[in-house]
Amino acid sequence: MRQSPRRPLILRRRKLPFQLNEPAIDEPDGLRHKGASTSKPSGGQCFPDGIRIMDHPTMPGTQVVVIPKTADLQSVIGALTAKGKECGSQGPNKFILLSGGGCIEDVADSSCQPSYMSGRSSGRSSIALVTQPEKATTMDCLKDTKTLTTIKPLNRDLDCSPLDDSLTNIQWLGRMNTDGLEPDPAKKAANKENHDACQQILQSQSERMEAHRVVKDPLTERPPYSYMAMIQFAINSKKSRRMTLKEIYTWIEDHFPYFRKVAKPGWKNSIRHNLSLHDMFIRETTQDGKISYWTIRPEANRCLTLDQVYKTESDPTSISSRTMQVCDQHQQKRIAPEIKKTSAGVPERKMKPLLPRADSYLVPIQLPFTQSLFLSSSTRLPLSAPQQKSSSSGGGKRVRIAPKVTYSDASTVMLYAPPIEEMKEEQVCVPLTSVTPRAVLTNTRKEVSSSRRKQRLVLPSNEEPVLLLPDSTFFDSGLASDGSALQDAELDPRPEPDSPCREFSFKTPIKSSHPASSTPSKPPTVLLEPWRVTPLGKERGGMLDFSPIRTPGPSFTPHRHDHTPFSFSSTPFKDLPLFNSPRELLTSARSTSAAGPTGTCSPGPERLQGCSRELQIGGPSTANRSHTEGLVLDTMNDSLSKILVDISFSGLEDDDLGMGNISWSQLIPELK
Amino acid sequence: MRQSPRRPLILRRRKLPFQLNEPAIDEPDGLRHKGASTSKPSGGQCFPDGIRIMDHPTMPGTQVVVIPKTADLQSVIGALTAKGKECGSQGPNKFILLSGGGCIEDVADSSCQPSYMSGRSSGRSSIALVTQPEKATTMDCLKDTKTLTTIKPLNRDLDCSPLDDSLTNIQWLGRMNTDGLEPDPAKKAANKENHDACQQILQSQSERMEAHRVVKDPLTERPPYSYMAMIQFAINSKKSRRMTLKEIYTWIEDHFPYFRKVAKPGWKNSIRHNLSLHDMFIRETTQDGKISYWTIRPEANRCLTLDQVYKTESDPTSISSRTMQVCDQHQQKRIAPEIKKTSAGVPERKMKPLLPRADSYLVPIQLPFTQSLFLSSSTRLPLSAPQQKSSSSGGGKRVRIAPKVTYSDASTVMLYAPPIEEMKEEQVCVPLTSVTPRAVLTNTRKEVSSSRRKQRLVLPSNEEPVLLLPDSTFFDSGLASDGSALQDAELDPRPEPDSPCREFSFKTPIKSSHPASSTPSKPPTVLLEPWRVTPLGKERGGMLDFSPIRTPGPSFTPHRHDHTPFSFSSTPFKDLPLFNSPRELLTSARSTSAAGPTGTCSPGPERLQGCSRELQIGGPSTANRSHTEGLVLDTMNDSLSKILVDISFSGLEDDDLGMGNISWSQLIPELK
DNA sequence: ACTATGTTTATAAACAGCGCA
DNA sequence: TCTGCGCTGTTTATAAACATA
Ligand SMILES: [Mg+2]
Ligand SMILES: [Mg+2]
Repeated sequence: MRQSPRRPLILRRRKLPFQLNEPAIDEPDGLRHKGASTSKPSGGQCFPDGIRIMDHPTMPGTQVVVIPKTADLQSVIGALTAKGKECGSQGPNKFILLSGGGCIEDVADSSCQPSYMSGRSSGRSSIALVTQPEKATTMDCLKDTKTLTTIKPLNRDLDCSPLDDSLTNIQWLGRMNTDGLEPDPAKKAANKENHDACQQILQSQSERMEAHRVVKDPLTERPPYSYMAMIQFAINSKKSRRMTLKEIYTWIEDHFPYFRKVAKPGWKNSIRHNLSLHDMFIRETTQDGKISYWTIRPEANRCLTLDQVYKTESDPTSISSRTMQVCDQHQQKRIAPEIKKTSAGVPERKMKPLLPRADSYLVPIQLPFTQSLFLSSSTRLPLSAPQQKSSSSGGGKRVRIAPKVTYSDASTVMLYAPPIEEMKEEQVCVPLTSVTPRAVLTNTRKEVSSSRRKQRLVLPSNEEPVLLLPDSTFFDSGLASDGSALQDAELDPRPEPDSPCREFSFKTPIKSSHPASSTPSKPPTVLLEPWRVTPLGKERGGMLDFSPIRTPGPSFTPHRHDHTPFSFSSTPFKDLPLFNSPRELLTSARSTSAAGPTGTCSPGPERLQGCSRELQIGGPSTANRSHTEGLVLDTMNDSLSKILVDISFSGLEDDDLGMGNISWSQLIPELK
Repeated sequence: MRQSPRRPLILRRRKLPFQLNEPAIDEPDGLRHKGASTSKPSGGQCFPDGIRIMDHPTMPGTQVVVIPKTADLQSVIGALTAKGKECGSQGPNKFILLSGGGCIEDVADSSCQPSYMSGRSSGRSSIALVTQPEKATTMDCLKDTKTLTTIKPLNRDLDCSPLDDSLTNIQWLGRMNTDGLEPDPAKKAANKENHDACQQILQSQSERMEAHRVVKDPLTERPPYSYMAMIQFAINSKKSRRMTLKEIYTWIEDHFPYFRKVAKPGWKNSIRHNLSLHDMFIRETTQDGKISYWTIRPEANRCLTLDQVYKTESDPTSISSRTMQVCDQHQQKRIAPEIKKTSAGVPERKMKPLLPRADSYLVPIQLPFTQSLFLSSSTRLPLSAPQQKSSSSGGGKRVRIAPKVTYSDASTVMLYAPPIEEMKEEQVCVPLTSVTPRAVLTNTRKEVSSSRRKQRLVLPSNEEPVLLLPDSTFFDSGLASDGSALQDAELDPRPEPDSPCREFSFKTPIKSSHPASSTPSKPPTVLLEPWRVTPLGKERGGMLDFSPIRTPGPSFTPHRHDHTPFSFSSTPFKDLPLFNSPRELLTSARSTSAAGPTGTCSPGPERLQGCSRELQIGGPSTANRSHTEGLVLDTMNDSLSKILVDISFSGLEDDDLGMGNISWSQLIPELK
């Protein structure tokens, strides 16, 4: 059982209803964004179904679309189409969709657009789906919910308004000073790490001494990042964007002393396992075959760097802006020197845990500019069915509104601050892709089938195609930070409280030849060992770590398995011989040089290895995990890279995580 | 640690050199195939580099290409091209590539062709890569190696010659009667299963009594199949090819009593995990969203059924031939009744463990018919770079020669007999895809980088593009079967030899409310539990179970991340805007109706849900695990379904598995 | 409040291949 | 030269933590 969860996880993933009525208790400090917060009845145009579209208060060319939960997809599409026509074809236009209910916090996602739009944004518009993350400090809810205060896109330095970036700093170490809400802090504090060699006893003892309320030993505490994230950090720290296994080991050890000092040797096995398991990690071999480099599949590369989540006390702002540049067209060349600087040192102190999932999504869609629903013909469909996995860890697929988006949102990389005290909550801004309104409609219908058993009431079939805005499935925000609650004290990796090495029959003893072997091996000798004492160590809880949002990745298998009209939840597109992924579109467009209006996808060879911004548009993602969403969604890439959200939330304390068992419906009565 | 390995695994995966010089000791009984065995200097045309192409002795329209290991890729391509021209465009032509060295055992893979060729094979040719599996009965080798005797494609009833199917029967239960070769049988025999509730103590006790040398209790013994395989068995047992989770549970419990009687409740968690993890399993929801059915991605569906690996004592032959039909064009309708019959009962006795990997591959390629290397233009490339994962579990990618093949080889589904005594060895015949010789060349070059550090010596770059025939990386056969050697005695799942329930703090005790919860949960109460006693149970060894060959699956992500000419081992195709997968071709062809010469891909909607034979051709696969092979290979589908090989080997005993530690080079000196 | 179903991450392991000592 | 061993890669199995209905 692996020491219970090494799994960084936690930071509850929740589905947020698209429309929040905003309990309104939100933290005051985080609201210093450019107005528009908590006030939906502001100006703007009104469209059928109560949909209102207004200019974003601060971002030029950006409109905020407030959608009542009673509005249906057609109304939304109609409003967007009308607005799109109004705006005309001059330049891209961005729409941020907000659920009608609560306060429209802020968007600040305009920065995402330039990146993915870069080079070819003309004629397209993007839509951001924004929901407010819920944050409750106490167990019983509706009050105490924290609201989103700021969205801070990673590439804000590009065109985003100067949002404060210092607010988002999170003390990774200082997280656990509030464990009052924890059900049983003592239990969780027990054996956390799974070191077996007893080598870290001394450390763990000392750590345990200062475990509760004290900032754990920063150097020996397990980082709140998953292996996948750390590998990305490592690889992206190199200009060349590739690393050998050994280099990855070393980088991680250098930046997270935990692995050098505390972790069992098996952590290297886990690194290798992650490299193999996730298709976002690709091994490339030199021509002579002597060296294997691990790279990140460009379409999936979010350009995550430790800089983005880890800040020095002294310079909270410098890092995030710096790394953002990495995702630019010519990222490697420019940022290389700076990155070097950062990666060299040992982690000073602060690390932002990545959140498992975001609550808002950027859903770039392509407006027709001519007619609202033109793409009925199966051929020549520009960006028809590109789909996006969007959703990260946890439940259903995140963004149901957009068809599979090949276009990865490297530009939208953001940091997500965990809902810990002194942390600001954040929202994820995931650019889905450019699709025509039609495509949005169609895919949305498919999305309906995504969450586990969600859309059962979606109506016969005609109504299904609606955007499903009011539906819970469609609008999961995922950011309800109530989860990992009570995590403070248990962080100390103190291994064996009492029986340090007594029964460590696991790794060290076995195969005594090399106890430090990174590949665990069974002790060949033991025959009648005691059954297996479950680790029981309640080591979790303390760290709200993240599960990076998975990138849409290139959609891959269209999954058009059979051409039966549609058996179950298959969307109309499923059976059409249309492009199911932007990738296909892009490919065919090139090969046939007649792909249609979507020639905007940058075939630019300029991007070498870094985060592919443009490429993401065209890259099909491999559906790995969740084909189940419906046939359209099957193209989800399993190892899609995660998105770092850099949205800030204010007023969140470490303690407010304790809301434990609050049901989602409690927080949002409208959900019922 | 999980009770050590529940993992069925084993049945060593080995790399077989493409060119075997044939130790020549092979079993006599298995050689009743149509000549051509062990004699390469037979007739046929001669091409440069010693390449010879001759008609297949029995299969019309099929040629055998004998390639000396000294031949390079260009020569092979040239010869194939010349031959292709000679054959002209009239009808498909199939080439079976054999390494020049050893005996050309037999091919018998013609049956694979009709299936994937079905409906639209005109104008295309296929190439089969065949290597001989090595089988050694004793630890020290060169002698005692068993040779392939028969290849029995699943759909042999279609056009394959009447190969015997009774030879491949394997006594799952009777496997462990020979444990003499095992290094330490006693150790391995220990706690195998990870049941925690102590509920199975009685059983385990009784089992342990008869554990060694005795056929374990067939009803409580863990089946030699992975969860993934069992799920496939279950789903494919239904006409509709879909099943709810509950039905899957029930099916497995009904057919493998182990899970009902012995396994811990966590096995259901594993089932769910596998369903989610592998993208071959797709969840489809009814329109009302009330019911979720799990289906198998048609492109990846090998139509594995328990019938294929499990035979009744009384009727060893009936089953395999029966299930083969399932993969036919109209499989569901036809076979449904028969399958019902089989699935109804409890497993009588015999189960064939599936082998981890196959040793021969069918590599369908498309011949130009006009010029040898025409596809220099990036546009209009018909079946350019489709690639195939081919290789299954274990080391490097299997087929390095063929580009990603979308076309899944449902037709090539075969049963693989494990190298146990009384078992016949088998070869896997995996149809890779249809590609032009050019494509073969290009992708092959990429293949070079596939195995871990293999092709280092492949020469600068021009020589690289060679087929790499003589290289070890390229020719892994995987069937060595020496591995799991010594597995007999430890099969008994006897759990806790001495401390039965004493310290079972794992599952049952924790969360006492529902000890049978399928999702393991940490005991929230334990704080300072003993570290964690490693299960230590040496439960493995006994079962040579299988790892089904993974289907090439539809290649998905072209992975053309950047357009840099080619940094490392990227093949030329990587950078071309060509279709990287047949799927894309197929899609584009339809949508644009101008995809080029490859319009042959069957868009046939006739296939409903069963194993998709035609569809496989066009389906892109998701690259999951082994992108590392090179950029071309990145499209490997991770959860590609496995291929069952039904090739029979004769003269193999259960005991011959004991060859334990024989190094591959020992068996095949030429490898060095 | 609990269960069933789904999704992810962490660990341990078993192996395969390769390269080096 | 042979060989064992360690490193690198690939897969499967389990346990868990969560999310959702
Ligand atoms: Mg990988
Ligand atoms: Mg799945």
